[in-house]
Amino acid sequence: MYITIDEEDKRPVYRQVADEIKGLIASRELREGVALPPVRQVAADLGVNLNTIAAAYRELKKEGLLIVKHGSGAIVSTSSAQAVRKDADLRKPLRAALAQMVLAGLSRSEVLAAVDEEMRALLKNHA
Amino acid sequence: MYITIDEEDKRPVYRQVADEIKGLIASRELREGVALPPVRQVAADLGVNLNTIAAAYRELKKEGLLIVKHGSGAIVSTSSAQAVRKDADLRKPLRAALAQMVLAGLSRSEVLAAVDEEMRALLKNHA
Amino acid sequence: MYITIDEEDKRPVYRQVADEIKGLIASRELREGVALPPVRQVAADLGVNLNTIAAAYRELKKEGLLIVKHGSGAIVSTSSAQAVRKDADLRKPLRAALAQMVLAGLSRSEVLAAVDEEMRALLKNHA
Amino acid sequence: MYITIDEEDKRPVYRQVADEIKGLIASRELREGVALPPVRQVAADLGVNLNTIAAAYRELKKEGLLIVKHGSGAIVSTSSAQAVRKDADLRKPLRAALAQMVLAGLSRSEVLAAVDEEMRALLKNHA
DNA sequence: GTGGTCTAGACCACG
DNA sequence: GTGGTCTAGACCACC
Repeated sequence: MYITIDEEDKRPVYRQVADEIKGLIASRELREGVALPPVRQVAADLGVNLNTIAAAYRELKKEGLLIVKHGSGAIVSTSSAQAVRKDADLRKPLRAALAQMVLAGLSRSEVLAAVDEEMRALLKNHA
Repeated sequence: MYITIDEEDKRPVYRQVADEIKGLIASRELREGVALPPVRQVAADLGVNLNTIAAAYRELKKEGLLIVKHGSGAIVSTSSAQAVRKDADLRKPLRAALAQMVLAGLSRSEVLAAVDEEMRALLKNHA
Repeated sequence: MYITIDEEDKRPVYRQVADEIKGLIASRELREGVALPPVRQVAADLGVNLNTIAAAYRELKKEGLLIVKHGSGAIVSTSSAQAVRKDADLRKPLRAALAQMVLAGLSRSEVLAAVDEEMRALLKNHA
Repeated sequence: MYITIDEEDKRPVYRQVADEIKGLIASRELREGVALPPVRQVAADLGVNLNTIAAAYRELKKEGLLIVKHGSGAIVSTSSAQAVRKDADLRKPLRAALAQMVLAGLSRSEVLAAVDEEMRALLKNHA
């Protein structure tokens, strides 16, 4: 499981980790039922505190993406797709991301091209 | 100037306000040279402390979107477009937003429809 | 008397004006005894409030560079040179300016070249 | 970390602190990767409010000189040098500082000696 | 323990 | 009347 931490990134480390795992699940590089590596191993790999990774897993569990089985690790929830959020929650980050790009001077077609590219990456493992 | 604060939102209030104003500038509801309402008025309208809004304005000033003239208010910078370019990766927030939607179970076409809708809203005031 | 105001500049307008006049005196483009243009005219030329220019003149008077004769305008003080400041006051801005350049990656010789260039401009009207 | 606040100085306290730290970084008394003292400690040492120092750190973070890791302190950015380049004109503060010295009656050689002395102090820790 | 945010309210600087 | 700064003190988020 390839994850990287960006020191310059403003988000807290645990969110970065959670978001990256979320991305891996969305793109099906991590499929339903698959076991995630132990918290301690990920922590060691990334050189961060154990608590930080534990917080990331806890976050994903709260969002319904992970099933954490005490004593035997965490697996990707079989119902991860249903971990649906309210439409508003989905729209706000989308709007902010698009507004940022428009402000940066990107044209409509440039933005759409970027969206298309990202969607391809996300969906390349989907049926 | 219509702005709302969402208590559920995890971003700090001053960031929410800054981001909303950024959105208004991107969609040209606030155009270059236009004066923003006084800090104190916005604070009163939203029911938050003066300092919180002052922090939002300072943020936008630092990002080059606002020109604040001490004693005579703040106006939208004439170079607001270029200002954002130096801001880090435009892709990261986009990717995160799209991943979230895919995870929520939205199909490719549903996502694209949402993107299209938001882009229309953003660009409706553009030449 | 050529003065320009930079809207992007962080300094208050009255300080920008005062500093520019100070530079003109230092470089002897404005010589001792010479009359400065009326506050109203400068204000009109620059398109700023009369009080702003008045504040700039007041500032320069306080620093001993100008002699303001009530009802008959202001002239450059004959003892403008003696309007000396404490050494510390002179060093702090110098140190800050140099530190900024060093941080920006300029080499020692590049910094010295810049200093030399600026000194030439300042001293070109000196005996 | 030796920092002093000058009540006579017209700059706000948080700017003074930020500028002093900037100077320490430029002169490599604070090197890349080094941890800065906690906000609360600096505040206590200088006898000012916590928020004032927090503002200084936030300033330096925005300028790219500091990497602040929430919960585990702030360190000097590894790319602190490039960070400053984008900051506005390097010449304006230099010109103002030199003009001030010339006005004070310092001769060309006296000014150059002062510059030389400051440059030595700044560069004494450089390779 | 660390930094971050927010409030309430005072006072200053600018135009 | 505008924005800016600072204090005092509470509470939250992160590691």
